[in-house]
Amino acid sequence: MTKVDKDIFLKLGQFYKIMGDETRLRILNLLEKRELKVGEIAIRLEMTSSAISHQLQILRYHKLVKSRREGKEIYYSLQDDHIMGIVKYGMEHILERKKA
Amino acid sequence: MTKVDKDIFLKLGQFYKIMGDETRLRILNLLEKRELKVGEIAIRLEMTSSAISHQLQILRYHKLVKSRREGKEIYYSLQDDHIMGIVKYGMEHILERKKA
DNA sequence: CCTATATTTGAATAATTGTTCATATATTCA
DNA sequence: TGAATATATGAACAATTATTCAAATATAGG
Repeated sequence: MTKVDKDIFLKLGQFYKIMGDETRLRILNLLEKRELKVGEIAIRLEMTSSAISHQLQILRYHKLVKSRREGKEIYYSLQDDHIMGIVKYGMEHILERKKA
Repeated sequence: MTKVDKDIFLKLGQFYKIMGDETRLRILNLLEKRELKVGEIAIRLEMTSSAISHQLQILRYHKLVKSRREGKEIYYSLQDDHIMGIVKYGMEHILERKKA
């Protein structure tokens, strides 16, 4: 296994780690429909704004979401079109799997 | 969000968590080509047999690999055909993403 | 039986991580 | 300027996790 190959698995592993959190997946799922402010996400997921904000920072750092301020509020939306495709793809197959 | 919806993200998150480890991804990648004994995997990944064995138990528990004994050795192979499809799909898109 | 080899197992450890809480920052409006 | 609201930030905490180490188990061959 070359250094490059190892690197691919490191990157892929990192991606899966980011997605390996229920809260982050649920945030991305909400944002797929439309952009939302932090507070709205918090209410929908029944969590504190702080917890949501922390997760949004992680998602933003990894360029999965972007933000835009409008007055006191900050709207978040998906930045990467690919991502939800991957998630949906995974979702279908996981559900297939569960049936079997 | 219904309880069922939440459940989907929990399951999906769990799947991603399993895949969110470089060692496990590399093991699965090796097994995609052919079945291997624990020791062979350990050598290929330059890790101890114990570390590999621990990870194999996790993969087996989640029904991603299966094992078969042959004398003193135990051969592992992929159990789920879907899985590597998902991984490959993710891999291609992650690499696409990196370019952008 | 005894030894050597392959693998598993359990405890211990260090590292990472998600949430909470308190506080800080930014913005609006009076 | 001051109060109110929205969000971000940092420290602390508990929980999870990957690897290591030592010991246990299983198998084959002498």
